[in-house]
This record gives sequence, C-alpha cells and structure tokens, in this order.
Amino acid sequence: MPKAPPSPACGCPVAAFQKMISGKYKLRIVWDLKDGALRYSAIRSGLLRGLEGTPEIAPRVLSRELKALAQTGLIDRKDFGVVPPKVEYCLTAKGRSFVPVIAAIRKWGASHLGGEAWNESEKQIAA
Amino acid sequence: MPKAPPSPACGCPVAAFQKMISGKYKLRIVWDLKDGALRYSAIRSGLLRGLEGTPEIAPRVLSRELKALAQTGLIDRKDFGVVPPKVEYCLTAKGRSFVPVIAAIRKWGASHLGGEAWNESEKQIAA
DNA sequence: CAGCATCCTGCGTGATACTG
DNA sequence: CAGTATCACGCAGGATGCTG
Repeated sequence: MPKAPPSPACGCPVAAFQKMISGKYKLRIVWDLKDGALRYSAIRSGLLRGLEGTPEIAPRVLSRELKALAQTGLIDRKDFGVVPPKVEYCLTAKGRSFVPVIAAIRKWGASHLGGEAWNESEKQIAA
Repeated sequence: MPKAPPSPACGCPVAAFQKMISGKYKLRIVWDLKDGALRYSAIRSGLLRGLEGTPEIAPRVLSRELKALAQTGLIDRKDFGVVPPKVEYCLTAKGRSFVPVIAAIRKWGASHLGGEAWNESEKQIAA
C-alpha cells in the first residue's frame, strides 16, 4: 500500500466517522462490547439477536468488520493462541469513549425511529 | 405489507439510523442546514468546501440524498415554483432534534479523528 | 437553476466450502 | 472455534449530457 499523501483535516470529522462505522455491524459490535470482552461466536450470535429474516452473517463479513474496527483502534483483539482457538474482542479506550456517542444515537433512534414510525424503506430490513 | 413485528429494541434503532444516514453527504447536509434553509446549489457548494481533489458531486447523487432525507422526514423541500427554479431545503423538527447527535459525533470525531491519527484506510478519502 | 436519464465501475454484502 | 478462499450480485456513487 503505497502513497501516503498528507491528509488535510478538511471539514471531515463526519466523513471519517462515516468511514469508521461503515458496514452494517460495526456500531452494533462496539455497542455489544461495551459490557465487556466477547468471543467471536458470541459477537456473531449477539448480532443475530432479535432478527428473524436475517440470514446468517457471513464469517468473511464479520471478520472484516472486526479487523477494520481493530485497525481504527476502537477494539482490541486478544488471541489466546490455544486449541481450540479462543479469541476475545474488547473495546480500547478510544472505543469506550465512543460508546456515549452510540448511546446518543440509540436514544435518538428510540425516540424517532424505535416505534412504528418505519416507512417502506425500513420494513425490508425487518421483513 | 408484510408484518410489522414489534421492534424489539435489539439493535434496530442503530440499523435504522445507519440506513437513514447512509450515503456520503446526508450527515453533512443536515449539519449544513442547521443554520437555516439553503438552496440546492448552496448545499452543493457547501459540500465541496475544503475538498480539493474531490470532483464535482453528481446531481443525481445529491438529488437522491435530498429525496431520501425528505422521505425520512429530516428535511423539508420548498419549491417556489418560479422560473428560474428556486428550491430551498430546511430541517424539519425531527431534523433539528437530530442536530445534537451530529454535534456529538463531530465533537468525538474532532477529538479522536480530527488530528493526524488517520491511518491508511482514511487516506484515500482525502487523496 | 434544479434537477432527470443513462452508462459504468468499485465495493460492500451474502452464500458456500475449506482449514489450522 | 475462528477464521480464510472463492464466486456472485446489488447498489452507492461518479461522469456526461439534456431539460423545464
């Protein structure tokens, strides 16, 4: 991975944020991790909670999200290096500092989206 | 209409939130609108502020984001029905209530992403 | 001025199979 | 158990040209 041009902070904290949480699971993963470390499969199961029509989450996808989160510095990966494999993921300080933001999002979402105020677009999510 | 199963608080408000702000410009549009109504081209110009390498924003894209935001109920479209066309976009009550959330995001982003703490992944944004 | 119509491309996401 | 490898697809998003 070549090139490393200077990054003009421009006005993009929002853009960086969007990139950081891009993906369907990143926010939920961080949120689920707020209560403590979780293993790969625990995270996986947690992501399926409350979702009916949702097919299984492709391991490739979850793996990528976790790597991305680790690279961003929100979570930390702990490999116990044993067999059978045991790996735990937990929040970093940065990740913990981010939890309140998610809390704010959830709070707002609960007030304005949590009810039945869903429109066509959202239904397909749950359908 | 397929079932509207009770939304178990699960992680759905977050999912709805993600869908609501999906797209590169939605958050910034809402943010730029917090100070008052803006016209189409004003929004367009505003989105290019501070971005050098960024090519022009495709009208198709911006148009779509605005429609989505309107459909979500975050912004309102005011067509003056005159020639030459004049259209203004402004926040709805819902949209205004959402501004603090963006503020929280920006605040956090400024602390943790605003500096030079960008890694490879983010660089391509500015590149 | 504020869009819409069309084509095209990359990536995010899902599904399936395999491994250390 | 915790992933990686591969194939395939839909859709966001950019580029260009045109219109009421």
